[in-house]
Amino acid sequence: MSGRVRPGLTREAVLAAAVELADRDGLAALSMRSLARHLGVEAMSLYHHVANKEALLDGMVDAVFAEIHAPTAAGDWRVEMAARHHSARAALTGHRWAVGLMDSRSSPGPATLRHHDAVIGCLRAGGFSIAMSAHAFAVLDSHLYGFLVQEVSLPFDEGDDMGAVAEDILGDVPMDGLPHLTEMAVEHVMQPGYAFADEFDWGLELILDGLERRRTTDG
Amino acid sequence: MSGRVRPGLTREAVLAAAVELADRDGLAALSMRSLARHLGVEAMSLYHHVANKEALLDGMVDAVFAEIHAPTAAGDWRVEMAARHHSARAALTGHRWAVGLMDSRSSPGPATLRHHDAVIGCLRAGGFSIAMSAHAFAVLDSHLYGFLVQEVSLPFDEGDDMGAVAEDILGDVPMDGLPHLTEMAVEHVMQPGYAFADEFDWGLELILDGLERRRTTDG
DNA sequence: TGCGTGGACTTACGGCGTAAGGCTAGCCTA
DNA sequence: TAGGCTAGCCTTACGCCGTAAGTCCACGCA
Repeated sequence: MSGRVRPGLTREAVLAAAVELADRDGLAALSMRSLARHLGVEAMSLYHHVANKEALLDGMVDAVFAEIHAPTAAGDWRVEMAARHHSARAALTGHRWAVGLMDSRSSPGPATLRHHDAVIGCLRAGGFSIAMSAHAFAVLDSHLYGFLVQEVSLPFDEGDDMGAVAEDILGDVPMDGLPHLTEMAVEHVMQPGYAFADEFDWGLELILDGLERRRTTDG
Repeated sequence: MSGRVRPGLTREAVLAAAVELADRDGLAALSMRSLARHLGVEAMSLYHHVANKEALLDGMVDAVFAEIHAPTAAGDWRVEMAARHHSARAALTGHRWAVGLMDSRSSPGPATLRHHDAVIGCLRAGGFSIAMSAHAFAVLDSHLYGFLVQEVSLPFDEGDDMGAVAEDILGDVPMDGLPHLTEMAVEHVMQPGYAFADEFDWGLELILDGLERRRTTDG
């Protein structure tokens, strides 16, 4: 491991290049061939560093997890969980492809496991029982992933005008017979100042409040 | 439309066959060629009924949405939202491939739109303001999708013993330095009686409680 | 000096989505 | 009833994909 001879590729270099390529051109454009081209190498050479494409994707997801702030057991659980939520959102909107990869991946990498361990550790330190920590973990992660699944599939970037986007999506849709959707779009979502992103914090606060309330009960 | 001549294919038949095939063999096994084979037809014939594979997938997702119970404005909002949550979980665990398709799909089909309209309508009828309905909608959907993303990627079926599954996942992982994860696995998740599925209702109740509490405020 | 080995390359296979175009059965018009 | 139109299928072909199998070479060590 220490006396590496020919510089060549490493697993880390391959993963980093794959993440870079997926960020730039989208996951669909990431093939073993395109990745190899990006690295100035032939496709089959990659198989010396990753077992196959699945393993490559596993590694990429784990690399993203490594970017997420791991909660500290020393900190206030509520503050730490909120920080984790925001950090995860930052990481996953920076690597949009990762959200779609999180399902379909059933073998978590080391960074993923360390992260989850830290989350549970913080909750335990915050006074949650084991059972309560499991509840909290599940509901927080569900909200996190679910929000990101929705946000990432919204076809626009942070700064965009929500009204224009809504018109884009709904423009060629017949809105007859969809009174409530129409009302919400016209009178709320398409109004200046509305940002779907704000729903992230609203939902997070609701959940944290609920957890606070249940923290020391046993259900 | 009425005087159809050669029986042949229809868009509906194509979509139904695609759903059936994906249910049976998984989404990865669904190609235009395999679908055509399943229908006793050549691959290119499908393009008379579906624009391309993306459109096929869009249609499949919409077909799944059509299976989900649409809330009634007449019913109690809390009961209706819970019913929708459970119905959606049933539909999406019956068509596991659909969960992974929900992101990446940015053009909702008619059934999807009708469903969302019904959700908002029920909330409005339950006394939620427009802004509050948007909040409720976002947090409920986030929880729903996020939970399902996690549940679907768990490699086991409903009846399975959670302990065995956890061992499967974590068996070949070094648990050194992951004390909290280990504790939770050993003392809680792997105990008989624990079911991740139960976290669905726990989280749902937490969210519904929070919404109830905020229903008539204006934040 | 010679050899083993690790890390690259080459070739090849079967499958993919789909562009382009061909064939024919049945209907509509004259 | 004859003729042509068209919808709905099929055929062919292209350039991708992931990867199994095998080759080749430079280096570090004996």
